[in-house]
Amino acid sequence: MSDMTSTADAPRSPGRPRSIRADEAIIEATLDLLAEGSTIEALSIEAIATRAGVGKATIYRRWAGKDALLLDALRRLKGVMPQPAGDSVRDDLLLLVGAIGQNADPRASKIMPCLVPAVNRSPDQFQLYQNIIAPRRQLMREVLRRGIEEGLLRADIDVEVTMALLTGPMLIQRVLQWNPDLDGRKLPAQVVDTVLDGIRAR
Amino acid sequence: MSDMTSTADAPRSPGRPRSIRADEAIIEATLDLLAEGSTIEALSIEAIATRAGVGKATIYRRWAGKDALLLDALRRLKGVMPQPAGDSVRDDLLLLVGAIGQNADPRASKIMPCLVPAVNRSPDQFQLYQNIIAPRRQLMREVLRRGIEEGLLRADIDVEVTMALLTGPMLIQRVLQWNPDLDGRKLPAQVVDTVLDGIRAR
DNA sequence: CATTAACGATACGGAACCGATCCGTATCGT
DNA sequence: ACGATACGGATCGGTTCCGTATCGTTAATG
Repeated sequence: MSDMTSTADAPRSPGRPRSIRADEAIIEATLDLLAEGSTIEALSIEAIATRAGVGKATIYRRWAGKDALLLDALRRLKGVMPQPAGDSVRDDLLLLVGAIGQNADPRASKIMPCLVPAVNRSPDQFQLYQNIIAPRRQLMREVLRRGIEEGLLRADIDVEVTMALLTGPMLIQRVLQWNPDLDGRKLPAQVVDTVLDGIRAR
Repeated sequence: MSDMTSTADAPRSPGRPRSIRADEAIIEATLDLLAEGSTIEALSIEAIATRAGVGKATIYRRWAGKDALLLDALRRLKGVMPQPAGDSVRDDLLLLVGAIGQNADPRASKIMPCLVPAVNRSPDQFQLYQNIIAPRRQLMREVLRRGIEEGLLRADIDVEVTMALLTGPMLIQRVLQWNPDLDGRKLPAQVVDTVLDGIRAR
């Protein structure tokens, strides 16, 4: 998996080279089908080939099977990580929280729910998931630590728990549509401000 | 679907009555298979029949198809709702938050992730999901409103957002294992107390 | 132009699951 | 004992998918 085309440089190539368009088409077809609601195991190589306008053999020539293909396709989905400005802790948190479940690729939000069961079943896919979200989590961790150093945030908070508090509501709402009454646009600010100030009267 | 055995009372019944054991076995087999990691559409009537020690015909005699069977099986899973004591708002929240993703049936937490994709795809199953969690949400809503009336909680908080704040972290942790470093046992208290007091220094 | 390999298309055997139907048996009310 | 019905088990034809094989075609190299 993911040796893919080339090892670059080399002057080699006897026969017809592999078409980059086919690579693209296969990956795109995979993501499209997932985004349209297919589950991972309902997803078939045949369907992908048809959708991509490609022979099945062309897929098997590149990947060992569905799993290897999926791995590559999902990697391609990742999207851009937001970059906190560093001026205001609240603004930075707002940026990171607002980005949760909103990737550059609009298909991502439709695909993520399909992965939940897989993540729980296969340690490999769990690790893949963790690898994808780890950098984002690290970003939020740094913002919170900075807030503590600056004295804006209490020094005794548990940073990991706080991250769960900021992330959880966004995820269940965007991935699970947990509460239809909530407004997805206003939610990031509401979450950040409520976590900052708490709900206890004083 | 769900006409099932009986309409109670009636003196009717010419032939051999349906075995309650078969009903039980079929439902149990369905839940077991789901809990073992089968996805909804990977789940087959044959597998269920085999696991239940039952002929396929026995299943088709009771339900129109897989969907109808699943609906009944999931209803059976619901489990017991916690009952807030009403003395302390914090204790009540702790009880409700601690119960999230922890049903009476230990299989529930393994099955829930499998439902996430289905919930997003089918309006019917989305409605089913909403119907299951609605009573629990109502319970938490009432505790929060009581807290406001008692003056313990600020009057200007958004109750729906607060519920998402309390529920989200528990769900992503228990369903998704979002952060392996978090301690599931301590989490409810940490979530409740952090939401109550906020993280801002003062 | 000859060579070489990837191309799209299609077919294959094998497997899994579906809904439907039929056994012969077991268990009810009458 | 009798009809009626449910039981577990088995089988059928149809569908879908997998992974491989084989077409004639196409595109680069030499």
